[in-house]
Amino acid sequence: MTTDFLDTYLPYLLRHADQELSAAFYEALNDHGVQRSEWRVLAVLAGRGSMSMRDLTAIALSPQPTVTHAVSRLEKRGLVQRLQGTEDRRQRFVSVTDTGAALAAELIQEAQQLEAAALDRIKSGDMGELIAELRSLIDKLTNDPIAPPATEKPAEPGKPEEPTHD
Amino acid sequence: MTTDFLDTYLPYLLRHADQELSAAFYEALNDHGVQRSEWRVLAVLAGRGSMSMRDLTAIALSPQPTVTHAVSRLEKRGLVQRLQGTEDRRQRFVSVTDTGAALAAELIQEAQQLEAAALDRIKSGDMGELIAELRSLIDKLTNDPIAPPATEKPAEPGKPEEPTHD
DNA sequence: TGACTTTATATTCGAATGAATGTACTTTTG
DNA sequence: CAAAAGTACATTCATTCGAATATAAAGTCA
Repeated sequence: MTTDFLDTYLPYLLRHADQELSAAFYEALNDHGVQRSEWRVLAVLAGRGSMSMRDLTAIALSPQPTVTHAVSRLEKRGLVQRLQGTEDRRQRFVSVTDTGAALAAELIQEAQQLEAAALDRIKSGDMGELIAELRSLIDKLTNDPIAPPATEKPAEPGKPEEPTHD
Repeated sequence: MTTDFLDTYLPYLLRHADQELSAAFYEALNDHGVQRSEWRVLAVLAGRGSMSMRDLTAIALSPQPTVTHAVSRLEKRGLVQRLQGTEDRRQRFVSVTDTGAALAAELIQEAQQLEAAALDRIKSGDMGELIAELRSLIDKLTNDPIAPPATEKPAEPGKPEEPTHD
């Protein structure tokens, strides 16, 4: 039997693992009336202060219009707020409100519990290794824009990688 | 600095890695006028013979209506074909046409080239290890439906795991 | 300074998504 | 066997998505 394409195609395996791990949590999200795109926004904003749409988009790993929509909905629900930048007045700094922070904390806790439950249900203690490998992989992939080294000026603080569309 | 939630949240890392790895290929897909949902169908069908919507849905890791839509579009373009089952006449067996197989082969080759390029651009030789770990993780997650062991009857051949919605 | 260029975000709008439901067929049960 | 329950797939339709484009605010440079 020929080992077929998908069996060794890394993106497929990553997606598969993601879905298996996340399935339960996505149901929880439904119960909270929170969309996945919204969850991604909340999860990014939780803990950190306010951040520009640009950074938010990049870290949420979602297309910019999707993030704009999600933020608009969250704003209507009073879960996040937008503040116009003063330095650069094109920027909109988004942050969670108290209600939003509370919801985010709740969701994050659920996410962590479900993740932990799934992982120890399969008594895999070496997840740290997998995580480390993934992080290393991601790091190499993102900090290696084909054109090797380039002496980059520091620019703005906390500028994340470019947004990869969903 | 507190290590924040996302930094250790496995689903996030999996998504991140997936996106970094797939970004280039998704552009290639656009050039071919192929949707991601359609690509997933083609990638699954390639190599294998015909398979029921049920199995297709499960392996493509996509919701059933999404697969139905994708298959319909592919069928209109003459890339796949549907055959009604004879044993069980509710079933529809989907398979790629010659044209479809050709396109699939082309896309798969591109996918593999881009994957290889990305991976060796970062001179990571130990991907086999990561793949093995992911497979093991997926395997444990899927073959462990909370209720531990159950002596299951073989049922139909090649019956895959339940479809995890996107 | 004023014309470009670039960047940050919003908006538009055609298309895809997917929850809910429908339809057709099959299996089970009494 | 008939009724009930279950299963495979299709369809509907309200919503979301996201590519393309618009808008507005900096930068750049002559």
